[in-house]
Amino acid sequence: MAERDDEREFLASYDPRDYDPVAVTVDVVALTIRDGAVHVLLVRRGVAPYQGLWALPGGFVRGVHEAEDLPSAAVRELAEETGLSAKAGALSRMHLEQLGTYGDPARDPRMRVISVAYLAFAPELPDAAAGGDAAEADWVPLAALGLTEAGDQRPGTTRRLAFDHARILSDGVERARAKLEYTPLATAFCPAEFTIPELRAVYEAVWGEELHAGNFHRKVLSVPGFVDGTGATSDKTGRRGGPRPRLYRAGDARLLHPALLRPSREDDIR
Amino acid sequence: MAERDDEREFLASYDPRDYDPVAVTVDVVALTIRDGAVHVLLVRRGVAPYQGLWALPGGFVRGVHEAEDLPSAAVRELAEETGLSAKAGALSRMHLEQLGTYGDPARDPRMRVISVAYLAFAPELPDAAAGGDAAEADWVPLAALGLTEAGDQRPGTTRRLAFDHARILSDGVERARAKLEYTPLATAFCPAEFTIPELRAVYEAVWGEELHAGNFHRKVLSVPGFVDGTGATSDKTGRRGGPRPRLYRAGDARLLHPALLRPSREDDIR
DNA sequence: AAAATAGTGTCTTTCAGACAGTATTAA
DNA sequence: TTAATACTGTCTGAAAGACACTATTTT
Repeated sequence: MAERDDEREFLASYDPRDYDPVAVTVDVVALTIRDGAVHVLLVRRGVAPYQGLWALPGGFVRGVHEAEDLPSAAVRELAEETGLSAKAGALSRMHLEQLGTYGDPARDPRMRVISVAYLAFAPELPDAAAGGDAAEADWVPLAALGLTEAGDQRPGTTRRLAFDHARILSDGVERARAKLEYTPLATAFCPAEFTIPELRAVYEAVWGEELHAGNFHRKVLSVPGFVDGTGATSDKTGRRGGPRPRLYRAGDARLLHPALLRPSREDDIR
Repeated sequence: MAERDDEREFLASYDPRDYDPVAVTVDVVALTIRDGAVHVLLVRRGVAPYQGLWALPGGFVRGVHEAEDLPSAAVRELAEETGLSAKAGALSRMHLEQLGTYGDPARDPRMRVISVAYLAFAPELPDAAAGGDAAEADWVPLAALGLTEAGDQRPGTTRRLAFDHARILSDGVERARAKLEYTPLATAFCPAEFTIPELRAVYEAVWGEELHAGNFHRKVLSVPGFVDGTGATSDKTGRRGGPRPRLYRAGDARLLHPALLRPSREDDIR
């Protein structure tokens, strides 16, 4: 079998075990909204390198022996390091998508590590508990990390991030900002039933801009499939009064048409 | 040094050489426009597995010994397998971005292989020449591959694609379609100087739809920074007559505002 | 002469944003 | 009673799409 020989030769020359050891990890940028501010799930590293610094939850992909695909690895790491999946419902309503892959040769001082980053949007969840290699796990407000537009951290920021996680987190936040424009993913930050002012709070937190309440309301209702009315009314009201808002559920649209564009992005254009 | 011991212990327990061998490859979806149709650069595999089938140009990332980052690996593979970079200018005007990472445990029959896919937009280039592991390299019209919306190939298609490359290619084409809406990347398919009808041909080829010539013309000129006039006029005219169109260069915009939205995407919305 | 094409003018519809106004609730 | 809030009405300007028209070129 000549073909068989070819294959054996190929394997011999390219098997990464002998040739080029590369490790693959999965890291997760899990975002949620708390108290009107974007928070990210971070763990404090219990082992070197960067021991004691904060990092995105993540870890090595299980390769040959118990082959798992990448999204499964992301969910597993999220569960292991933060104890979130214990209640099965917590992670089930969550949105998960691939963010990108980071492979700079110098990104990990130990060896060549390539990290596949995932982005998760979650509704408000109970506090996280540490597990796995994490000494601590917590939802941290984005503002406390001093991220710059360039994807690193401002000098003087106390909570330093390990590896290139500041860059990954920056990319994740920017992806979230863009996705709110043309997809209904803002609803992934909300509980199953939510009000339009709650939805607006999601947009305002992620975009960091105040939106006109009246125009936002009319716009959301005018986009087909964005939200479906439940007929019910919330029992709560705004913090300082006002009528009780109506309750909605996420609709069946996968794209918003027309989109909800961010105001004032002159800087981004050039 | 206790920290040093920690690190050594960590290395011992996680070194992928002993633990979980995962190989990392880079594959490139290189698109161009020829004769008004989208073409993709493919190579015919000279070795098993899938010997004789067509595949995206790509190969293993050089890991430890000559550490290269992922975009460099993509350019290297493109050059090696197709001989395109010989003339240095050919690949320099090209746009290259990361598309996504594909890590299904069953995607490669030999071992666990995780592939980082890149997407390239190129102006019309000379024919490609095979090299490396490729028996043949060619620009293939997208229509000849019978891609379905689900990301595989229609039965009866003669040119079968290896691995999950039909899925990767589908994702790349869909990304290209979306990017033409809100970025000026259509100009990456054009030579340094181009006419607005040429630019329209790019949109029509990628979107697979005819556009209204007059409205397209006015729209392109009204978006700030999309194109800059050169003052010159093309020496060619339309295939069956008409005045000579003016020449433009790509402008400095990174985003189109307002965007050039595709007509009629009712199907995509739900 | 006929047909195709480049480019411009104009009209209609849609939509975003500004502003105003009413009803409902907490402080 | 005051202030904040949910929601609706109305106006204006921007922009997309349809259509028409002129000028230029090939066949």
